Amino acid sequence: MPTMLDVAKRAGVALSTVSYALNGTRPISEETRQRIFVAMEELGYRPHALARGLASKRSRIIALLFPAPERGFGITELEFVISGADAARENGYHLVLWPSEMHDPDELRQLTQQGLADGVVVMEVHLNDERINLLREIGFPFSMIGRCADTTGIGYVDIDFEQTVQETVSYLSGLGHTHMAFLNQSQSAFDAGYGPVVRTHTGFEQAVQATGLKGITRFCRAAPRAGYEAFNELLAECPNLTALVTINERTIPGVMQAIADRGWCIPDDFSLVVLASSARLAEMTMPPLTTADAPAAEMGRLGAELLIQQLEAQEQSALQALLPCRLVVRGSSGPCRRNPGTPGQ
Amino acid sequence: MPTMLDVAKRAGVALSTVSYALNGTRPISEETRQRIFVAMEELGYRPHALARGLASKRSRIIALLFPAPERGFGITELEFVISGADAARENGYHLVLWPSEMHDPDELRQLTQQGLADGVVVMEVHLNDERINLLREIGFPFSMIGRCADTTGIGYVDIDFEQTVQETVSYLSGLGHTHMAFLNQSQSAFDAGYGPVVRTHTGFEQAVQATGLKGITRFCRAAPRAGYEAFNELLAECPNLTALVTINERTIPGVMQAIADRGWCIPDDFSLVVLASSARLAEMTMPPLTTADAPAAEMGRLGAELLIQQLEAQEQSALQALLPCRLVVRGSSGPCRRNPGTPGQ
DNA sequence: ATAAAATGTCGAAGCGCTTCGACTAAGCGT
DNA sequence: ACGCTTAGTCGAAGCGCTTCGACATTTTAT
Repeated sequence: MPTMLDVAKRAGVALSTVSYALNGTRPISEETRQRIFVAMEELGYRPHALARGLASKRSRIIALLFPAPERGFGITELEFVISGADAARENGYHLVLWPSEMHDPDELRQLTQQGLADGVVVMEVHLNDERINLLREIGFPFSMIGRCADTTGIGYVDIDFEQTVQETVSYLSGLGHTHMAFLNQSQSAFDAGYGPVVRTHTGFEQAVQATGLKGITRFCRAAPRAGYEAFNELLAECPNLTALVTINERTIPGVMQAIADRGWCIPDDFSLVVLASSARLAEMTMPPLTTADAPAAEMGRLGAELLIQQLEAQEQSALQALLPCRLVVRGSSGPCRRNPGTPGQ
Repeated sequence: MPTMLDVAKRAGVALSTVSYALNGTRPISEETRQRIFVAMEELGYRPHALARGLASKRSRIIALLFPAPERGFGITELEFVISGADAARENGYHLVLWPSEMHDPDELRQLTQQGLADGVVVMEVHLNDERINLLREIGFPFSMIGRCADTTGIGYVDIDFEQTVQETVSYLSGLGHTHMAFLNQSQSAFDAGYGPVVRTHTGFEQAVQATGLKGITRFCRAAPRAGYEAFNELLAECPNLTALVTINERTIPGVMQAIADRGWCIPDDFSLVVLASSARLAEMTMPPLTTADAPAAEMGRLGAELLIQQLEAQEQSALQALLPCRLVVRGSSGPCRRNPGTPGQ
């Protein structure tokens, strides 16, 4: 591997001149620049990332903090990773993965102290998140995919859950549904203050209240069987239910089974909308699911870009972005033709 | 951030002694070692990853080459990434993501020349893969998830497709199925020599031939609609079909729809088995799918470990692992009770 | 006892780069 | 013509670590 010194010799200049030409740190005459670039080309020179990082104190590496969430990973998470890595590369950065326990800030501290990453993108942020507290405290640059309670001065991208739920409720209401349920993720995720769970919960309650609809909510484990039971309990509580909104995609098969067991058809007798899901999953069922698609790629990209911006800007910018999900109507929702309140068989 | 020199001063030893104590590169008396570690503890010292990498010429970073596959990513790919990163960390390495175009070896060359990664784990390997050829040529350490045609001297993990298909065919045959179809991924993936597609194709043909069964195969785009059409065409060609094996999970909803449209029930009238899929997806349909689950986590882990082993061993080891999928019988397969050859309505 | 091997430590020379200070040669207003 | 800024370049001092050679002090083998 040729080094900068090799390039300098071949171009007949000082080593530092090559550095200036490469980074544009100081003015270089056009003629010298040409000679230097020709020399680089001829030698097949590539700057050494580690050496550059050590000398400049900027590794141009960002980390993605990747905890294993209780509900298991889905395609959305994959998209965060891929688009985040893409965005990093396009900006001349590398993306390293830091899989880590949800609430072990000490592990995170060690990682930040290694000097490997210039900053970190935090995934799966809770309203009160130890990791965020730590990063703030030690002044390590970061951005969030998701957001905590107090976001002053922090860059983040998150789904606009309130807006998404609102839009979904309006959509169903517009179809004539007056009694609807919201099937959330687990109670423990809510208690832990996991943003999406908390925000969709309160968002739903506000949305139905504002529209004068009847709405009931429920928490549920992420499993088909749990969905089956939850659905039946919801219907026992409110027999007039004609639509269900959920952010718990893994319960879907159970819910659909429960609907089928009552002899009902989707969407004629009952409507189903899944929040923050992906087209990929939506197309795995019959009928395909109406979903509010999470802008996952956009979020991964922005998460990385926000951080990089912050690293390169001298002034503290800390951009914040709230993205709505896109409602995609597929086969699982429509006007309800069933006589509301018809009991299951 | 304290440096090694700070530790050395506080422990009253030379800087190099601290290094030896840390790495065990040379013998250090127990007493000195204690003093040094105490000093480290007190100062909260963490070795600087970049400096260490520059000096030792080993960055302890491995890269995961992550091309965007034509069929789109699934949960399996996510598991490769996560378990790969986990394995890396457990071995004291970092994992960077290199998303890259499938067949642009030049981009790969540049990345390897940056000196950032000690080696690379290559995903989505084709039988004749430009990237593998390049890596071999420039002598850059790597391992594969998947495998190319000539694997001499290269470490890899791959699914044992032949065995998996064989086992699946035996399973169906044992249920009494005598006429079965194999629905592959796209023709273009086959033509491009994509391992899983080629190996399952030939594996299926061998398996049915060896067992004396009737088997037909077909390529198909990764979309429900394409699956719908493909299924009908398969049945037109061979009306006695009672089972279908596929490695194209995205066609499943279409296939199931086509079966339902004939008035048939799964699994009573027709059996379905999906190869190299995940439990996660299998549980999204009704009935849940019988699958041969890909050992994705295992593969990601081994991919990383194989590479690391190779980096640390002085002798060229190049371990190779062929893992079978685990057949998980769920609701989409069983003995066929339909009178074979019953035409659809 | 005595040479040879191992043990324990130090200082210094890098790894390949960035960046600071210094220096030269123009270009500028007055 | 005069100092003064600006453009363009160089040399050297690090960044925080590993590793080599040297040396002193044991321990072991003979």
